[in-house]
Amino acid sequence: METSTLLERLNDAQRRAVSAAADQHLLVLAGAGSGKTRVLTHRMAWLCQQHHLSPYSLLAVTFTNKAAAEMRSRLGELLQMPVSGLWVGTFHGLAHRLLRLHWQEAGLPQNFQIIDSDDQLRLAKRIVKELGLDDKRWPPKQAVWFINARKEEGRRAAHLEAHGNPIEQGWIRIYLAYEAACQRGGQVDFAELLLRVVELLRDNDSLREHYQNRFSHLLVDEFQDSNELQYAWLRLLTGEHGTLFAVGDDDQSIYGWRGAKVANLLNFEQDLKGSEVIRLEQNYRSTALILKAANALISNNDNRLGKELWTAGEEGEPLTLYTAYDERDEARFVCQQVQNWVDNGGRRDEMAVLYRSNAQSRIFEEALISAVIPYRVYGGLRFFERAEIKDSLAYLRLLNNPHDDISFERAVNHPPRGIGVRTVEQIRLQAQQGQVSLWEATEQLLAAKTLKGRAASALAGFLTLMEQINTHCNGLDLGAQVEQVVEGSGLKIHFEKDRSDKGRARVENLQELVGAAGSFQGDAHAEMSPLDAFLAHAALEAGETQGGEWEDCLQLMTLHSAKGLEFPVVFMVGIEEGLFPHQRTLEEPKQLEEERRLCYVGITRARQQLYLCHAENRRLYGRELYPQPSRFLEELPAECLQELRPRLNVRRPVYRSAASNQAAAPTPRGRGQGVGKRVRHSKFGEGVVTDTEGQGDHARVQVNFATAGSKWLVLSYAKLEYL
DNA sequence: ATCGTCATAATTTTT
DNA sequence: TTATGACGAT
Repeated sequence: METSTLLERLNDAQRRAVSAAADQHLLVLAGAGSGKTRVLTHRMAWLCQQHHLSPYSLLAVTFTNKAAAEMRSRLGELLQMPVSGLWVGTFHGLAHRLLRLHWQEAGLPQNFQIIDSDDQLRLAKRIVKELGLDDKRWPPKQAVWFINARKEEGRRAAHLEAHGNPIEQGWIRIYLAYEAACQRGGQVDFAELLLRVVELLRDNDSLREHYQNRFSHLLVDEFQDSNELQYAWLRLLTGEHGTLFAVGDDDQSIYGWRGAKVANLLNFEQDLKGSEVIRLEQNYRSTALILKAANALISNNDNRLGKELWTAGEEGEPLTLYTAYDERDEARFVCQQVQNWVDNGGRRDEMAVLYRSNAQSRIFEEALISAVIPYRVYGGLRFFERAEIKDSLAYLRLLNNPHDDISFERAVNHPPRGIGVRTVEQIRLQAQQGQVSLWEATEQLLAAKTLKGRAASALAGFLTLMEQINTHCNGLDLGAQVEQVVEGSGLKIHFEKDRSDKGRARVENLQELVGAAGSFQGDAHAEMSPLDAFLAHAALEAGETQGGEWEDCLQLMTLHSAKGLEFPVVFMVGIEEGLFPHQRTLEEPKQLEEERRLCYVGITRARQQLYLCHAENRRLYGRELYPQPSRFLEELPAECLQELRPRLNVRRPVYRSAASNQAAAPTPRGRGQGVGKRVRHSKFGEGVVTDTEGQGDHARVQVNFATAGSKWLVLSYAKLEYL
């Protein structure tokens, strides 16, 4: 491809980023919808074509498999070459690849396996128990959090100091035992993948120099989401002579709560000498009014590098603000708008409902089912996380390495074969005493005839079964091996007994697993057996949330999972104080700012139409709430908004376009006028009118007071002040 | 081993 | 409200 064509379809800022000097560190502040993937891939192509660099001297890293796949395919188009061996992937995927190449130097067994968060939690549970610690004081979930957080700081258990704090001491003991268990079983968790590589590069001079020389250019996507460890990784690879090209957006940093350090981005200029910052502010996605709202909202945050999105496109329709009576009314409203869009020739999959927390999806699902609108909910268990799949994988891993205790525990009684917790506990004890694996402990117990009849024969049966499967698998290809496991383990027969939908789905999933293994094409790099490659693939790419065809479905997801996506029509729902911003973020200004960025992310998902909804009345955790509209709504310029149903308690002037009058206001069902009004009573304080009855002097209103609860009051006596 | 009962807690999630 | 986990009973 000619150079000219590479720069041709870029705007000025994009072109400056792509064609910057080859040794220039760059931070590209890429606003939402400003074409960052395009800049990233074009930069890579530019370096190859203009500076005659080999594509193999570039390393490009992202966070998700999806983003990595996107980058690969677009790069392939630009370079017109197969892209399979290139160093383009996720942090974890690339770290894994390095560890497979240098397992020895990294102190790992060659057949090391990746464990996912579910395995990790199981292991933590076992360890807390084995150490005899109280799981009330040291909940395994928190132990996992502790371990991961320390690893992300680059700290090993041996480096930690309890400072006489017994709780801390407990965490450290757990971490220590956890490390030992993983090392013994050849297991590596997600954080460990990164930490091992950082340690490897840090401590092994020749290896570090090798890779620093090899990768002249490092490129990162979604830089604002990187954590300490990931940043250390990048800096080690960059070294003195490498060049870092980071793309990110501080305004879209929404993962601070899980360790992402925006500081990595904010300090870029200081950290990398002679670096430059380029802003991509032209937006190719949304209408001008949507961008205006987004800009106004985010300007309420401090500590940002600053950026203002603009478009050469149309002004577009105003944002629609809908004040629902309650959460069911909110859902009904969305259904109605979806129906309208479809009736006018639109597709359902052009629309998305975005909410703050997963619990909100239920009410929408109910409404959508009764309105017969097909929908798809994001989130939930992915393919390789399903129990029946994890069971099958446990057998495969155990065949690979009998000393894999995590897999042993899982496989030994799945499907149930009469090996109960009692028996397993005995095995654990034996293993602990002899410092051997569960498999060895089982052999010892059987040889010593310590176990009684039933348990002993069941266990012996299990060992024989594993040997049988092993023999049968010999020489088979991957697909046939997996089939052998699914059948031989008894898992298939076990789930076939379950005649319910759930059981049938599980059997189908097992079938699909066999199919997936059969057609699996592992990457040719890093000499791994097909089975190892498949197991790594299963751990690193958990697969789709839901299999099957999802044609033309309304999309339901959290605001977090919407990042990176776009839709012609977006509904943001539940925009209320306490829900969004969430209750738990109200105290810390930092957290509140992250909520605001989340709102910014939501707004900027919309291409043409954005609906903002909130309810006056919401049932949450079995309690009736009367939430205030979110502060974020008030931060939007009035001239961007139209209220579809003018609220009775207008708290500020709201610009109303001609369009707002055409839509009929849905009436709160069968309730009197005034319902929803906010009132103040001299004695009971503030509340909301929830019902009315009667006329004239006898008229009564039901008011739910914030502090005094719900009361019926006679209007002519109560002297209510309307707010 | 499976089922029922009780307590408890209840953002956000990728690898 | 509801979902999950722990615990005890069949």
